[in-house]
Formats: sequence, C-alpha cells, structure tokens
Amino acid sequence: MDYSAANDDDASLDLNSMPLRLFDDTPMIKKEVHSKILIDFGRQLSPKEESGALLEELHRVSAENKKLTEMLTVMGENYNALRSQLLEYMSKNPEKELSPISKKRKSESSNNNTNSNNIMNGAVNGNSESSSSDGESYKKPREEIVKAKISRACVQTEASDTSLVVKDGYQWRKYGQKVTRDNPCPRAYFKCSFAPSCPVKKKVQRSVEDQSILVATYEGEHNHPNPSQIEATSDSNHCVAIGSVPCSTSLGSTGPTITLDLTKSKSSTADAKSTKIRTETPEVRKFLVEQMASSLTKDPDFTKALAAAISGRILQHNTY
DNA sequence: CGTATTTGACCAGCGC
DNA sequence: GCGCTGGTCAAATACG
Repeated sequence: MDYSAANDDDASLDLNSMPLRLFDDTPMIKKEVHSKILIDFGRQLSPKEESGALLEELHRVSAENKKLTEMLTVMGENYNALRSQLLEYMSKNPEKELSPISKKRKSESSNNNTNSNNIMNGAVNGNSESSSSDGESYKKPREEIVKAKISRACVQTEASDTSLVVKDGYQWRKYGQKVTRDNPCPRAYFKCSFAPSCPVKKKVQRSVEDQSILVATYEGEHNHPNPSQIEATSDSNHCVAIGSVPCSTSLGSTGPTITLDLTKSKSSTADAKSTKIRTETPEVRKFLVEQMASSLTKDPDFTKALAAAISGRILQHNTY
C-alpha cells in the first residue's frame, strides 16, 4: 500500500470532532499512533457502508466519552472539595497528624495508621514543616529530633512500575533502600540533592493495601525554592508545574486529567489551562503521554473508529 | 570520567 | 544484655 498520500496529508488525523491536537506537543507519540492507525487502516479497508457504521460508532463513543468526562469533572470537584476540607481540618488539628518523633518506633507505627487514612482519602496533608538541622537527625539529641515534623503523600502509579520515584519537582538522591517488616515492598530513602545544605529527606514505599500507590513520607523543610518553580519563573510560558509536597496529588489525579484534556481541549479553555499547569514538567508530560498513547493504542474500538474516520475522509477526498 | 544508584555493613533505639 | 528493626553510610557498580 502507498502510505505517502496519507503521510503527506496530516489533515487525515484532524478528525473534526476528535480533539487530537493534544498530540501537537508530542510528535513522537503522534508518529507512533499515526503509524499504527495506518497499519490498521491498511488491514481494515472496508466498503462505504461499513465505514458509515463505524462513523456512527465513533459518534456513540464520542458521546460516551463526553458523559465520562462530565462524571470525571464532578468527581474532580468533589475531590477538591474533600481535599480542601481535609486540609482545613488538618490546619485546625495539626497535632493529630504531625506527631513528634519522640520515640522512633512508636511514631512509625502511628504513621502507618494515618497512612492508610491518607490513602483512603486520596489526599495529602500539609507541606513539610520544620526541619532537623541536618541530615544526621538520628544522631541528634531528642529535643532536636522532636522538632522534625513529617508530611505524607500518596501517589497513584502503575502497578507494573517498579521504580520508587515520586516526581515532586525537587531533586532527590537515593541513599538507601530497605525491606521493612510490615511491608514486603522495599522502602527507598532519598535526600534532597538540589541544595547541599537542604535537610529534607523522604521515604518512598508502596502501600501494602494497594501496590499501585506510592507512599512518600517527607521529613523536614526545604531551605530553597522548588526547582520547578524556578524554571517556571524564568519562562513565562511555563506555569507552576508542581507544588512542593502536595504535588503528588496532582500526579495522582493525572489519569482523569488525561481524559479531560482529550475531550475538552477545545470546549473548555479553563480545563485545558489547568491541565497545562499540571503537565508542564517534562517528566510529568512524558508520563502523561505514555499513559495516553498506551490507553489509546490498546483500545481496539478507538483504532477501529479512527481507521473508519480516516477511510471516510480519504474516500471523500477521492470523490473530488 | 563524573554522577547516580545499588546494596551489604554498620549503628542506634526499643522490647523482652 | 541480646536480638530485632529501621535508618544511614560508603564501596561497588551502572549509566550517560
């Protein structure tokens, strides 16, 4: 088959109602999807009747997608409301969450309890609080250790993803990994490497209950601004990519964000804008793109509908 | 070759 | 005091 015509005509991907412009920023993925579509197209070149039926199906899927989008929007609003309530509650009752580490072991076990609560809420408590004076807190007198407060973040990842990396805009250097008693998954230990004097440490471990959830525990307070925010201020096109600790909630909600962007990139500028805010960091964008590409290419209905739409367009083209 | 990550060894706190 | 456990160090290794 001769692909040159289709390749030259990029408009074949501009499926009118389908807002595939999302891929404008991701040429590589676009190419992948494009080639797959072409292959499927070559395999499934069908009569006009069949393409008409497929177009109907495309419309049906689009409508379904729209409904799902609306549901997601509602869910997102509910989530934000819940999160703000939780944050408000935390700010009113800080002592209940940010327990001092007077006794290491006991605080560890109590943290595990709050951990499960956070997972249930899908939320994160406040930012990092006061810090220990350096990375050697375990050697410091108890008075100083007591000052070190912790915060916790839960990040939704793919279960197949074995890396214990939580992208929060800061630079971290891994300095240890340990399998703990109460969780078969190893716990990774990170130090903030953006500033040599930054005392912040974080521990990342998969949740026992749901291994797709990464639980990041932050200790201390950064004594420097978020590197991603520095980048943002230096480039007016870049919005604030990720906040400090609570960014993980942004990451955790990237799934819905993908869908919203796919369906609302034209109709809702506000949503598109908020999505852009969350996906400006290259790593996050890469992650999003990978997710989108895999979900799209795995969906036989989607590729079928796309092939139908393309074939319809080309057939129209040929009638001229 | 410089930097980041891995991993076994070591240390300190805690319970018995 | 001893053993268990979590946390950290640092040499070895991997990677760009």
